[in-house]
Amino acid sequence: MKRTKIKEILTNPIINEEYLVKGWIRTHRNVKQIHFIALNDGSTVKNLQIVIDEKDFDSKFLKRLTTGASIGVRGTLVESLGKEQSVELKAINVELYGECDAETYPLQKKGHSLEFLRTIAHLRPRTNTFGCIFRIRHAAAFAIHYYFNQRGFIYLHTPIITGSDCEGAGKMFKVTTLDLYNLPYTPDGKIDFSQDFFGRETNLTVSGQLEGELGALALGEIYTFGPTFRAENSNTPRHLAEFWMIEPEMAFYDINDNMDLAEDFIKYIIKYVLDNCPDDLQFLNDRYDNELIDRLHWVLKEKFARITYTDAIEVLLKSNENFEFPVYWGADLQAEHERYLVEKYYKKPIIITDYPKEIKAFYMKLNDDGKTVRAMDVLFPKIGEIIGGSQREDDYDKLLKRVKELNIPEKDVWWYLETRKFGTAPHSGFGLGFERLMLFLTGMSNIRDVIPFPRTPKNAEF
RNA sequence: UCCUCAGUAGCUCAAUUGGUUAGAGCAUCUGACUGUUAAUCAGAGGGUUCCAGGUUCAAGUCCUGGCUGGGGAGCCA
Repeated sequence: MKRTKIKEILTNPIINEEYLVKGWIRTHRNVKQIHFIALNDGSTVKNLQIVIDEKDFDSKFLKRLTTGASIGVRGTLVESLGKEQSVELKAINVELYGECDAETYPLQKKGHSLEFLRTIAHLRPRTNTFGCIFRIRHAAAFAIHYYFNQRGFIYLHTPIITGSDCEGAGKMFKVTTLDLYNLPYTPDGKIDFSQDFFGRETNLTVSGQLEGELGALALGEIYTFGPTFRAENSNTPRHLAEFWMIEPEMAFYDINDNMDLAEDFIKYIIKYVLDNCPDDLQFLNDRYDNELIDRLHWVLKEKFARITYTDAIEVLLKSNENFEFPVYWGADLQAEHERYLVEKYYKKPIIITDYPKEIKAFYMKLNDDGKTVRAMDVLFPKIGEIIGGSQREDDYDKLLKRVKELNIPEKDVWWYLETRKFGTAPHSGFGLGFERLMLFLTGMSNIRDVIPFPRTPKNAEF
């Protein structure tokens, strides 16, 4: 007999139909002769209630059906006598695939703290909370591919291992096959990377953007969606050493086209999750963040405010707020400043553009004023910067000048510079931190809870 | 990396000014209960008080160092 997923049964129940379901026991309770099992198979946050009449089964066997055990149940779907569910499966036959020792199984029926669940990341997907989160994560990832595919973007696979360390986005993890206990050295005492696997120093990527631009300047519109790595010693609820980033890059887009895309894109993902994960969102809304669903709807209908950095500084200076960090033109915006702008002043997502060139990356297009660059940061309530992007510098001479000013070795970026030499074109792009988006979509407050296996300083278990 | 708070049973927490044999709820186990809903009721078992030193007649409690975790900040996405 073919197995049916619980989600399908609950979506389209056929009374008196015989079904085979397979999953894990969430709870098992009995009143005298009748046993009730809440079965979950991961297809939905909802459980299917299995009803077992003890007289049809061996009572010793039923004792082995403990919380966490994996079973298959063949039975008849009937209307439930209980109030909490409309249908239930009356068991005809139960197969026990994997027992679960109740004495040592760390998950109990009652709730656990998120901190504790992080220490058992191998088991936490079995909880309602993490089931919801990872289903939403999947839906969001699927929506991202769907969105770009519909619009003719090419999914470009940029390298994980990179020879360039000039992206300037953070400290990098080294990749090597050299024997660390017996390193080869050059005559002048440096490590001899010519003997390494790639014959040069290599690292894990901190961004696929530079390679993404190469794709955009050939294929038109591309996006990347893959893991990125930052070896920063960041210990916050918003940072990971390994995280997933989405980086679209578009030829012939200026900064305004870029902003339009960013806003449309992020709203699409939110809408997709609202439409496709109502049960999961409702669970998280009830359990963790009562304003989650309202907030998602609210962002959908708000037009993001678009302001320049210079305007933002003026707003902050006029604010009469007592900021810890001083506000002046040229200063980078601190978390407290961003929070004031988003949550108190504009009260909606904002896009800040045209930052001073000194506080932004070398590849951003210089404005005519010679002082600011066509950068754009999208700031969200609760989570801060969710997107960073810019129109890219497409003028060879200006880009080369910036490279030299910042002492970036030309030998490392020659290939990047060449795109501006051979048929350069205006183009733009941005990067979206997938887990930051997940924080917003799920209402979770710690980024370690929206990725299955978080990598953070001093933590690479599992 | 900086600031700050914390670490006691499987989990969540309590333990007076440093003072007897470190407690409770949940979980687990045993039993009861003829339809339960994180069932309920009764009983039982369960502790290297994060680690290493130190002060003291006496340390879960005070001191020093370390480790781990939470919150805030920086770096950023």
